[in-house]
Amino acid sequence: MTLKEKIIHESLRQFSTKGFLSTSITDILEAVGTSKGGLYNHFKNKEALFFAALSEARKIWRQRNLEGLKELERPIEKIKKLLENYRDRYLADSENFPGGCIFVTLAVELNDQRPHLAREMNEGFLRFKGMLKRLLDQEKNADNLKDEIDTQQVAELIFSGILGASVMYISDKSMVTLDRNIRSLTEYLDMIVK
Amino acid sequence: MTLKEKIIHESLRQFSTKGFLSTSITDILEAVGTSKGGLYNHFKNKEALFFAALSEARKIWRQRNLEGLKELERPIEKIKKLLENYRDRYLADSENFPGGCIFVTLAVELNDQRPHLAREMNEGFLRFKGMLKRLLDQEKNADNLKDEIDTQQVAELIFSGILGASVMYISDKSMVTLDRNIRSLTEYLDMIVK
DNA sequence: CAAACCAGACCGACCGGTCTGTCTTCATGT
DNA sequence: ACATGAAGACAGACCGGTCGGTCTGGTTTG
Repeated sequence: MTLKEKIIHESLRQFSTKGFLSTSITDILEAVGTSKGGLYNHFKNKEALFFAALSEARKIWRQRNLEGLKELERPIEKIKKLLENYRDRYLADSENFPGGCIFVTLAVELNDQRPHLAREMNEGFLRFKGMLKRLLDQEKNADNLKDEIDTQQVAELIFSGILGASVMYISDKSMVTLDRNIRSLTEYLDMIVK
Repeated sequence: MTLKEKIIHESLRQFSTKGFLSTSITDILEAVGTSKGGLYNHFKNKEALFFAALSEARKIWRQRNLEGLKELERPIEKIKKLLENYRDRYLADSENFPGGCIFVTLAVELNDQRPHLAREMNEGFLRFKGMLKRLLDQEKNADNLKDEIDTQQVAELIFSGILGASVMYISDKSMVTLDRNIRSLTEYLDMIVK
């Protein structure tokens, strides 16, 4: 790992636990074992580091959560698999995200203080929600969902459930609670299929 | 309003938007129109101010969310009313909580940095979840819920849904999205009754 | 030799908190 | 009725420490 990669990786870790503003450059330097010069040689300023870390976080998010989805036939099964991935492969990844879901942490912290950074999170949330809705729509078009079901609303609930589970996991780091949350979402999905 | 009350009120507002650590004493002083002497005369330190504001926040939370619940007969109707209150009377209260749900903001921010403060949030979450479960249990004991329903799991989903909706509301301040979230939770409740 | 890389002193701004001093309030003694 | 002094309320200068960022200078690499 190059120094630049080490810095990004460590930023990821610290941003996920302490957020962006409360993580000091010095904190990262000490953890990586370098100095101001070493960091500012690769990044223009703290904000540039933020975007680099964010990009890396998104990459890891996709790796962790979308793994094994393509192999599945039914869209609803893909959502279920994603829920499992979210629990077992993403939130449990304490190497990269020891503080839990980094997007939640940053969204909450930055919304009123760095709106242009927070917007990145919000857009990610919307993309994720859109993906859920598309999968549900596919299932709906195949006439596999109950007729009265509004896919937009279901997508909203699933997404909020995931978001809420992430907050709860940040708060108590309990795998038991997290598992209960994921299970209730899975069972909810079973309730809406014909 | 006394100066002390003004300070608490303003702390509530700023903590809900910027969190505890990112809100500086000076920020509050300027908004209230006083000085260091005026604040430290009433509060030992910033942490004491935190607890005062937290206590006030809890009081307002109860006022806003529990209003009109006693008058309702069925526990499930109480939960529905609470969901409506949460949307119309609590999150919409931009006077006291311009930044959205203060407990979510503080829980996420403080969890890894001020664990003894964050614990207060977590305990509040558990109490709330417990309250939901008790209401569901009452309905279950009256044999009004489908037999296969696990009340603990339902309580978990409702709570996570609320938490997720709160995060989403912090992130985009959209009443439309919030309403969709609350509606899907209400309809979910309808699905589990006999 | 040039360019990239990195160490660390240094800067102004801001942080929470302390301290001194001023002004108001009010109980008390005469 | 009035003087007096203790106590509370508040203003603002000040302190040590930390923040993000700059700059200089030394070292390594091609």
